[in-house]
Amino acid sequence: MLPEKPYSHKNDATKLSSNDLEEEVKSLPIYSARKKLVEQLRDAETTIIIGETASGKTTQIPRYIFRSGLSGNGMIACTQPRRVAAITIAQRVAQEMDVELGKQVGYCVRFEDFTSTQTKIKYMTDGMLLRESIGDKLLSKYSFIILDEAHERTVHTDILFGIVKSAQKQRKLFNKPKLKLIVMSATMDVDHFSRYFRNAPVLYVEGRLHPIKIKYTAKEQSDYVRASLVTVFQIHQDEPANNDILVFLTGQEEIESVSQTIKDISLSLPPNLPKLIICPLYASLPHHQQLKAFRQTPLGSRKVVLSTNIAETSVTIKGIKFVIDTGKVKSKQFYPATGLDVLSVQRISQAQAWQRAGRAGRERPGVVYRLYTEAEFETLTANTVPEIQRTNLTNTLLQLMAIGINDVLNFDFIDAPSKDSILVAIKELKLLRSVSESETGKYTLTPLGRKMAVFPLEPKLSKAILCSVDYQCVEEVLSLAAMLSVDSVLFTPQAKREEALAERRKFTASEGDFIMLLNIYRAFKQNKGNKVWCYENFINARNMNNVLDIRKQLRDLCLKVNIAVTSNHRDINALRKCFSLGFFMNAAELQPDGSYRSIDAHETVHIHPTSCLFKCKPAYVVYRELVRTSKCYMRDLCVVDPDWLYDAAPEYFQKKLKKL
DNA sequence: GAGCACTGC
Repeated sequence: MLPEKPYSHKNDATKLSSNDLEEEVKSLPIYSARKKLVEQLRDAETTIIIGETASGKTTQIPRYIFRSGLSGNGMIACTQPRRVAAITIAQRVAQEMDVELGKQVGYCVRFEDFTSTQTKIKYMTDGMLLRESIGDKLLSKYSFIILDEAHERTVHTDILFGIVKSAQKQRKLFNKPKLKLIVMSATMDVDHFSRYFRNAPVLYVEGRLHPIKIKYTAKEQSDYVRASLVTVFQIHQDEPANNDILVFLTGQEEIESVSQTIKDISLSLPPNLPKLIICPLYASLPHHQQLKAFRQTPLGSRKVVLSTNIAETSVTIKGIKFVIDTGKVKSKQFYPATGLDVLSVQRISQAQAWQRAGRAGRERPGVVYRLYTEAEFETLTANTVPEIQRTNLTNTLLQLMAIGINDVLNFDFIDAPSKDSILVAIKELKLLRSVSESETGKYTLTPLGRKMAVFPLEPKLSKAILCSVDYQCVEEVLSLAAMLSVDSVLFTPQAKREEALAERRKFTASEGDFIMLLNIYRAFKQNKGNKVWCYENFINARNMNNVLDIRKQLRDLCLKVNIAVTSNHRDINALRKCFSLGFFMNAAELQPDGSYRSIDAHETVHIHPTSCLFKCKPAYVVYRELVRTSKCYMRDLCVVDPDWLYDAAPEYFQKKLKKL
């Protein structure tokens, strides 16, 4: 596979002469095996291909299939978990085949469809293919589907396993053209995939990874942050310059603190040591600061990249010789019993440890320092728990039912989520009146649910949009739904914290964070999306532009399902009522002692200190989400009238209030 | 008075 180029855009693919490209393609390990590969793909309905990094499988296999005529009149889809990967790989393959991007080779990701009627090889996100299956669950356009990076086990890929398997069967049953499937994965989980696909044959493709030396600690480490600091300086003193280090840490705060400590200590190092260049790397770091980690290290210096899991799969940094693996990761887990998301630091799996190790040997032999003992490594779980078993399934089940799979409890999951988790999601969909249950216990999508599934949003937000039709404030609800769909638009740099908070005050609303976000959207529009305005008001311009894209998509979808896009600029209550109808099950009530109690689970909850209502005590609120850290916090609030809640679901509140 | 990892439609 090609090294990802995470931050390049569609026009700056490196220009290589066609001779150079030809040579490069022929030197790929997969090239010599191509004839045999095609023969094997011809015979099998489903094939599992295991290939290490840099084997060329992602770029070359679709070409081999196309050239050999195996794909016939159908298209070849190749899915990726990430947008940038789909885009950059398509660019590369178009260049290699010397065709214009968007003609024979194209890509399709949200907001960008770079394909045409001529497209034969289509790189796309897994979520995009899943969305296509809503319209056509037999995936009739395609003769080959390649599910790449299958070991990452995203919810989308996991669901696609079942959808494609069923499409293969259905097509056979109805005498339609065959659908061939290729599952491409790194080394783990091979037998698991093969068994799920009726003992599909497994092919191995050699990679080009250099040898990696693994070092364990002799003793267990109680403080992995400290251990990582010690290791950085040990390497720094013993190894020549320009041998860069990548350290895996868990989060922003940890990274900033380690960064500061390294800077402090390096002041007192002997002057003959190479200069240290410290590069923090995490997703919420502003773009231009992230770029520092990708710059080539000047001769005689050493780069130390302090990264979250973003460097495990999403981005690749060149020139890394040493990896320091703390063995920890911050991850989010959904607990169906409480309906709570908990974000916490956990131990990684062995598969993740190998993935991290692989980041050291991309250009030359590397070394990994595992900050745990070999015995500890043996106790790590072999594979990461698939996302589908860690997440709230409400949206996923709505999508499944929109595809036409009503018996969600018996869907052919490769690894099924718990029954509790499925039942909790169904209960929520029933409360939103998007799913109905017959007397015999069969679930069906209601007409409302069918419309909700059209929107790429969490069902509570889709519900608010559909309710806004009755209140004639569709435009306003779309704006807020888009604002709630992106990473925070608020930018609070540590150094100018007070100033940022002061600027923000002009947007705050007594009705809560939802209305504050609407105020920001309106001010942004009034200032025509001016970048300087964003900067002066501590608003993240990139995320605001994302809001505009999403809002346009949502508006187009409204028109598609015949929703009249009405507007009611003045009546903020109408807007709040719509969100009450979507979020009524996220309601909390003020208690006499000043705390809040969630109406659904009767838990004591608190207003998050970042909320603009932090110092207020409204009687009733709905919240966007509940997160457990040191306490149970409600984030993103909207003040509501209890009558609105009651009207949203009278039976539900009758039951809940009886219990109080 | 807290402190959010990472994707995707």
